[in-house]
Amino acid sequence: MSSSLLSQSRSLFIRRWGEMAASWGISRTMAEIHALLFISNRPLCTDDLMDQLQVSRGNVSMNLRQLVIWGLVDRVHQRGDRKEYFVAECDVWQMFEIITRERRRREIEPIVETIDRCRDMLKEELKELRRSKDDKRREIVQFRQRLDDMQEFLTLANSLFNLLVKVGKSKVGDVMKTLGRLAR
Amino acid sequence: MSSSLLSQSRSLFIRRWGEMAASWGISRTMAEIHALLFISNRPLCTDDLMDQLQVSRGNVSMNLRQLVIWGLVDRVHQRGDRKEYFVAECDVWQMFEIITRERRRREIEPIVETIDRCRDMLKEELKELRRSKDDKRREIVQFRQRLDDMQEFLTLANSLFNLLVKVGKSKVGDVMKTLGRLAR
DNA sequence: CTATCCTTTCAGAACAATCTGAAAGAATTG
DNA sequence: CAATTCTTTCAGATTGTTCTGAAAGGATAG
Repeated sequence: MSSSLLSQSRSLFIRRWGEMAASWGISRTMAEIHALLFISNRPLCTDDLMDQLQVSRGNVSMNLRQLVIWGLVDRVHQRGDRKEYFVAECDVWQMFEIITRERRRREIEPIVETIDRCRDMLKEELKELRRSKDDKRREIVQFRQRLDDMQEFLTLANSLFNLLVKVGKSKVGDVMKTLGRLAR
Repeated sequence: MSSSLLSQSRSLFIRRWGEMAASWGISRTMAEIHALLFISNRPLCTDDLMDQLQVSRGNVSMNLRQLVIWGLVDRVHQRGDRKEYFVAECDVWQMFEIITRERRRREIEPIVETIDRCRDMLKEELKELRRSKDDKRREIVQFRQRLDDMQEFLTLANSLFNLLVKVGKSKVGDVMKTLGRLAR
């Protein structure tokens, strides 16, 4: 019987994981594939994924490729079988590191770079206006101030993630303790 | 002349901020509106936004509503003017808190809740199978283990964000120092 | 109350992301 | 090597999201 509590919770988890996907910059199907691999206790092949998620072969193929590129999924070969099989990276800290790296590359780095360029341009413009129009200068100075704030914040968030990943699972208790102390 | 370095960097920043938006679960226009308000040194009205971003009145209206609901933008009235004006929350830490709260509500809480339900179901199922099919039990136990890992990680990330927001800007240097020490 | 000015709403249009399925490409087997 | 089995690719279809513009809904002034 296929609606055991086990299979119910499997599909519940997979569906939810997929729904979350959009906000993680990952397509629903890609997330569902990852979820299914994550909770399976053996490598799965393309047909397993097609059957269980009801999506086309091409779709599975494309999404697996991305997952493999990211490093969230590995290809494995079963001895005596022509098919390729796939397993998910299952250490949640490792997953966190991979996803964070990817998101940083796409979300943080481009904006940091843009802010840098903007700041340079504003500095230039301020030089031009050295001893003229006071209100325009004030406008520029304020713009630059806001960019500075943003830049500072992003840089900080960046290093925080780096350190967190380095510190890793083992010492997270210590981190929490310290933060708790500082928060008081 | 409208292509001064100032206006160039304004539109550069706005465009990039808008591009980042997708991955933050925010539509491009919504982000552009926020960006424009963020870097403006005075409140802007609907027509300002329409002109500068080249989008329709309805679009501006809808997106402003969301921004106001989130708390990233405030309505303000100019004495002697019938129009409504808008200003952005400009403290980046405040922005961080608001966005984090929103994302947590949409991304973390639902999956945590789902994992809880799955764990309950698996516990139930294990009871049923108390003294039968060993391989099926092993499968369930492993599934549960992975859910536990995930749950632990999410809970932790959650408290980390809470503490970070509490600690705030002023003490971030201390946080970094501590983390640096632990990372070694 | 009426005119004026501004905001909100929403059906349908425009655009964007994702998926399918069939055809082409690789790899393995006998 | 031809046959078989599996994988990848991509044009076009499907689905989902965002935007427009016009109409309806306030609010204020006279």
